[in-house]
Amino acid sequence: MTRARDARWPGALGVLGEVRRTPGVTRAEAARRLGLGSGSATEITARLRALNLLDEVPAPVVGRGRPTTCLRPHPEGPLVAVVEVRYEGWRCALSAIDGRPSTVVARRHGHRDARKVVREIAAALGDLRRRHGHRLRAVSVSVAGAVRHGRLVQATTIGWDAVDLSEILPDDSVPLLIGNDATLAGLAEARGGAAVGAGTVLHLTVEVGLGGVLVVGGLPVTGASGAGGEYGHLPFGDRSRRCLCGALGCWDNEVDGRALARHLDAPPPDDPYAYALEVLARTDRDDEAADAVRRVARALASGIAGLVNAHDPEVVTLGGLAPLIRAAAEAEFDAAYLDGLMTFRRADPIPLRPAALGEDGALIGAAAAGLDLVLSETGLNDWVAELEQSTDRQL
Amino acid sequence: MTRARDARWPGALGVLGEVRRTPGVTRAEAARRLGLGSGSATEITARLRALNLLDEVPAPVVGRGRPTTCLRPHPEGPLVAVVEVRYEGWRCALSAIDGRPSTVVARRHGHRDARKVVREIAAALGDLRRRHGHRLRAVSVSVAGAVRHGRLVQATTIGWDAVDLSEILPDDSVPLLIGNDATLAGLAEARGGAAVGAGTVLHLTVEVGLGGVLVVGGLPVTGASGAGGEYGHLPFGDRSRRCLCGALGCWDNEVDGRALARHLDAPPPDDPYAYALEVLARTDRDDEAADAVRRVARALASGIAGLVNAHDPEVVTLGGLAPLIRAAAEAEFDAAYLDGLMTFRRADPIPLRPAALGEDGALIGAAAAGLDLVLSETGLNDWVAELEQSTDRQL
DNA sequence: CGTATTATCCTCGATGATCGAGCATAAAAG
DNA sequence: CTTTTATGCTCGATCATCGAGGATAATACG
Repeated sequence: MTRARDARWPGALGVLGEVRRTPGVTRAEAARRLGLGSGSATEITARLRALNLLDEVPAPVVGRGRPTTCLRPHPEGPLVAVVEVRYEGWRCALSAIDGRPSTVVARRHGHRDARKVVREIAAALGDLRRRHGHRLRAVSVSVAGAVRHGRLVQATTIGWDAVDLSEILPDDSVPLLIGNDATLAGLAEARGGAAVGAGTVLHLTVEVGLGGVLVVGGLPVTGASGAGGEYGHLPFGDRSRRCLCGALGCWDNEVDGRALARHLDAPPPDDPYAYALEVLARTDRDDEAADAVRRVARALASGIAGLVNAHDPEVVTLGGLAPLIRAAAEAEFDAAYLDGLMTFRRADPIPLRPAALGEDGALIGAAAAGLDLVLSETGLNDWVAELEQSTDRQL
Repeated sequence: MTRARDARWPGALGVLGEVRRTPGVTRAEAARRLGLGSGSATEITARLRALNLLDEVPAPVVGRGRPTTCLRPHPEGPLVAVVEVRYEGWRCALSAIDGRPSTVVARRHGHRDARKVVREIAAALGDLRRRHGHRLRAVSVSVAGAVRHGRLVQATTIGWDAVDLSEILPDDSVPLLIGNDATLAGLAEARGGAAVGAGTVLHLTVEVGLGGVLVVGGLPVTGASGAGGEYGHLPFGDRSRRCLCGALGCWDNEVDGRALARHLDAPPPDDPYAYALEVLARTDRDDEAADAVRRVARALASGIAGLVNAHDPEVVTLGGLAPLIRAAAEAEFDAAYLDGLMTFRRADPIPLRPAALGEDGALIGAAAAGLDLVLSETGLNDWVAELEQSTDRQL
């Protein structure tokens, strides 16, 4: 039975892609978008159904004509476990091939002991593996820190040093992906959020520091080792200030709660995100707060303008505190943005849009990254091989 | 004969790609790299030969075994005209599908009257079209200025305003590509220069101002309208200085001959490139010049470090004055580079390499961009259609 | 000089995916 | 109940690739 080894996936990848892009597409619509004949559509969907990859249910009737079916993830189909590690806690979710993660476990942590958190997550993932067996095809982790070669190398936000997150899985029988939270959120915005359809998307998010990613053609530009998108460590800021990351003049330090605290002559806040929210909330009655927010807004907007000059995105999506900062000091923000643009861009400036997926962006992006792997040629070959083994076992 | 319309190019694109990557590859070697069987190789090369796309000549014998053939551009194969418009003049070259342009015309211009230059280039291209007829499949132009939607929108370096370069061709029977010179040089370095083999390459070049591009997987990240790569207009510089581009604090103004002149309290030079060369040449006997170069080196290196943080390239290639500035102030340059890197990057910093293609980078890159079009599925379909028409005419 | 070795090329039948024509089917519209 | 419309299914034709087997053209060696 070497057939499966050689299996190629012409057409099938396209159909699965349509299901991901538009969960619940009808078979007819998917075929139309892919330019497939009805014959090919029949064959492809039949094969995918036989492989437990797709399920077809009668579509709601809309007009006359023979009713078609809706394509959905198969109830016994592959799953991706997604984990989000944040400042204040972590959560774990499961996603079928439609890329819609549903939360399974969420827990707060004291963010002191990285090893303890790793053990907790490992337990949750072990549970999922026991429950879903071979259906669990990948684990995709979003983490608030710099990631390199699948390892967390710097997480000043959480207060962790380099942590080897590969220990959340006992072995490498399931592929493990580690991604930066801002990168994954940007991926999600580009694929199915505020920037759907745009070819080049710049996503920037301010939480503690600033992160982001450039997404080109639906793929994040993550660089050679996966550490791309650390826009917060561009030297847009004060060159005499050393960042926690080790570099000088990082933008990171000019746009978040720590910057607000400095402008207000307050001590560095314990939780800069909460602090920023608090300052933002009182700008209408506190002139000093409003002034600090204006300074931060200018620093943020002029940097964004520079990145627009450099990258020429079709749209910029803003996550985390960024839309709030803009809203709180819109005039200063927009003026600084325009002032930082090259002249030829001023007539029709690139739109800055608030992120559409909010808190779930990173989780959805992690699911997308995991599914990219599972629904690739090799991923599907593995799935088929596993499927044949398990049917062999049953015979 | 609708066959040609439907022609797909499985395998053939791969073989043509190998010929581009390694001009003069043997057929056996190409098949090996592509994982093709000898049967497929025979069929594909035979088809490409019949279509005037490839020529096969006996390969020099190396050992025993049946001798193979070398794959080369067909003598009647498709051509790309490449044009480079620079500060001091322009030149025009022709490239076969091996992507090695050979110069045809070169002329200096007073860079005053853009329309006159456009007419001169149009004449040269008209000449090429008359001589080569349908073999000329694309015109690819490299220009020292910001390009958007195939138009030159800002060329402060040359001293031109927005110029519609589409007038260098009388009609649109041949596709016209316009690209920024630094972008194209970076493309060339990534494909066949100092960064061959690297997946993510950052190319930066200093001439008058600074340009560059990020090349990912052999494709330049040029953004939504083609204006990507204007790294010179990131606000790494003095926020109180307005750049000619219209933005504030551009890096552009800190790294070239104009910056050197400022540091030396000299008036803005007419030809900042020549001025920079002159200053660089006298650093060994002129302390003030050496000091100015050190300041520029620091500004350049710290910006590069920021971009390395943000993009995580595998290698950075430096063109134009950049390697000279680095060489003239190596200690300051390297210290500033390291100081601008995030801590985890310091142990094994991304290498900065001088560009390998020198003056010809942009021209070679333009040829590459043109060939990407010509050797695409649609480009080859067009070629076949044209070929059939001309044989029909002869019958 | 002739044979062995080596590496490649060519031929040919098998495989598998797609396509399109023709027919079957399932709904609404009349 | 028939017509209209949209879709699904079947089946043969086409085409690229693959792999096995044999042919070919060079060197190496006796």
